[in-house]
Amino acid sequence: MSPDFLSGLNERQLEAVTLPHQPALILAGAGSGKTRVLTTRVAWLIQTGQVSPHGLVAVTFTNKAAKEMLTRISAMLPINTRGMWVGTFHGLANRMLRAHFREANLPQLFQILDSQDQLSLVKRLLKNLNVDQDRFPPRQVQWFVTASKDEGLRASQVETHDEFTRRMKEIYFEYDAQCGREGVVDFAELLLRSYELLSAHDALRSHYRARFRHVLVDEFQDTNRLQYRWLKLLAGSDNAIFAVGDDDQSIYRFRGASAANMQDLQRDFAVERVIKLEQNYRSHGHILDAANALIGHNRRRLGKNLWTAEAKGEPLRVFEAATDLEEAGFIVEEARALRAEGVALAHIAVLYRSNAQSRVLEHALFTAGVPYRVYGGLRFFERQEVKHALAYLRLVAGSGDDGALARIINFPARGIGARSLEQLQEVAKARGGSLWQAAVLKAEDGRRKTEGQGGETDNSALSTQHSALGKGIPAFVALIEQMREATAGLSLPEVIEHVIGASGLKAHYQAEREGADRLENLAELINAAATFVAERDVQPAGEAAGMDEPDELTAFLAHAALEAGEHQADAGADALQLMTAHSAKGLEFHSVFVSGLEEGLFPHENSLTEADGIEEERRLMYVALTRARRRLYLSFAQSRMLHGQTRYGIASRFFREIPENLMRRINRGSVLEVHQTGSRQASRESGAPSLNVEDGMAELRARNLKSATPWRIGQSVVHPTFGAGVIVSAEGRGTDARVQVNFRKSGVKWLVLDYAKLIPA
DNA sequence: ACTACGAGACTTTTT
DNA sequence: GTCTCGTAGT
Repeated sequence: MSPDFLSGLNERQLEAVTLPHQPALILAGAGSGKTRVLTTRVAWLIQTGQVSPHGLVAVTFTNKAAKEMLTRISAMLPINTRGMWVGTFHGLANRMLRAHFREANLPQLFQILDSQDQLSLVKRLLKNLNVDQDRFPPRQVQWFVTASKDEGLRASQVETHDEFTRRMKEIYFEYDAQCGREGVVDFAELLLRSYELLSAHDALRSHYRARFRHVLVDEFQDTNRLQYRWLKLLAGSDNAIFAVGDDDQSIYRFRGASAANMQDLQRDFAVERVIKLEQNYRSHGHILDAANALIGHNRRRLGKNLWTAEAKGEPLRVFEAATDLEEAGFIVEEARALRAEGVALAHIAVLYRSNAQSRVLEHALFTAGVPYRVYGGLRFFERQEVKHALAYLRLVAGSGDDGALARIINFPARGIGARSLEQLQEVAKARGGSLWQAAVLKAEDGRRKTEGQGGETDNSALSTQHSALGKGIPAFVALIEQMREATAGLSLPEVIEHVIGASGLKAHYQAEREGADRLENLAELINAAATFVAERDVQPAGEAAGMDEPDELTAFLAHAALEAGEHQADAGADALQLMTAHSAKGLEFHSVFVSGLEEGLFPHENSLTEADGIEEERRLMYVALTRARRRLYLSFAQSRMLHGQTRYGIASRFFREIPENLMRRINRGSVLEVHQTGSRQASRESGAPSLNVEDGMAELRARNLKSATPWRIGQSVVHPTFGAGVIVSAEGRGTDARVQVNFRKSGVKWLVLDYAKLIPA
């Protein structure tokens, strides 16, 4: 008896879906039906009665993936998915900590800091500790804390070998102490805290282990060390861990992801057999062949070769532009042509290595009147007006969150300046409490004075300048307290509406010239709350009901922190999709442009000095290539405006890693075409319109360095201190002229020609 | 308390 | 080139 949702699975997929209760690693190539396998396995486990809906946990990396999973499960099974433990690592950790806040040593109303909040906490802390922010930049401190936590390390466990790290470690320690005082938790802390919770409380650990017979993980190659340990703790040795991932698509090493977790999983859980999903249902053959050839240049792989039953399709189209402007122009023209052929713009993506590259493209698209959508940038819950409203809500909820107070104590302006805030900070520091508590003290202080004496005296720093008649800190405290009273018993959307009005945010943005969008976003916040409440009510929490379910406001605040919301609202319109190669992971398009394929850009120059850096860049390129279903463009520009300067680049090495016969060089303007075809035919009589990279590079070299300098890209040189090397790129002119040299011994360096004593070799 | 100007950065990103 | 951040000036 096989449920009909199993039909249509290929042999490997079926094997993975119906695997018995045992640890498993599924190596799922791009477009091989990974999500389908994961969700179908969940459905199968439930349908066949092997597990109840709440007897398994499925972990994903993003909210989007979690939602997708729930949607698909609902489509296959007529069950209430609300009580199921399907979510992101952070979402599930949050759930666990809410349920056991006492054992986790957290206040019931603990707030979650997003990265912005975390950074501002770090800044406040450094100021308080009188730390030199030049020697210890807040960003670096934040990075240090997060990286340590991602490794599962508390401050006390961080190893130090130098003075700098010792100081960092101290700051980390103070940071955690501050979080404790405020009752706030950053993203990494959610995980670390729930890991420690499970680790320290045997009863809890046994409870969850007994409950979750199956632990399923998506995008396993993206897990960091802490997440892996968390999974191990949850799965124990008796439960079946089912990890799906693709080592070739591991592109987040820079934020702590460790593809080595895949090897460790096999060892730690004694995985007997790894199932490989290698049939690709997405792309035409040539595209896959190119991707396979490219990724074949990586040495450290688990090994996997994608194949497809589809036709070979057309070759990859390669375009060489003189400038980034020309490249953008080409992309615009091709996108229009594609649309004319009936391909929706929404099914076409332009990918690039770094966000800065979108500008030229946007300009060209805007001028041409082609609708487009850029991914990345501000998310809904990260907008300042939304953050302000949420800060009021946090205080109304009764949180000791200093960041929230600091953010809005004088917004809209109510005459509480830096001085007043400093004084509050001193009080808070002296008493070891939150800013809010300090504010309440000041307010009471002021109230007592005015009541007792009927007038004001000048000895209390705070109650003086702004008298008790509704000004200063007492007025602020009164405002928040009034909000609490006024909103008691209201529904969540009503609470938010009241707070937006009573706080003065609404009036402030109404008075502002450019405030219309912000007002709209505030209205949208009320909508978001209404939706949130409705979704909670439609599906009562099932077996989880009656447990320590957080109240609506607390739950909504956590939701706002954990799910930053969409990048942009107008997702429905037919628009060309612009995004980085990173954010394209998991998506697919009819046609894909991979742009800016130049040495130093893609692969990025910073990656060349990192161990394994080039392999990660190659995986990123692999991800980019495998997004395309039918048509794939690869383009690069000889010169590009970057950081306000024109840089000259050469074709990315990745061109050389894709077999020539899979690529076809195309050009736009006929003038250019004649010129280039002519020059190529002059040098060699190749009738086939295939791209010869060596040829292209020779051409580039010639054009790049038509100036009188003796330096050529590709030329071998010798430097008195760095030794022998090869020029890889050049930029600037005259006294500004610099060349980038890849030295055999000392790596890649930029040298100013006027100073560096370079000798041609 | 608000505006203006200058300095410095600037790969990739989710939670 | 363009954005953010911090300080100085009004």
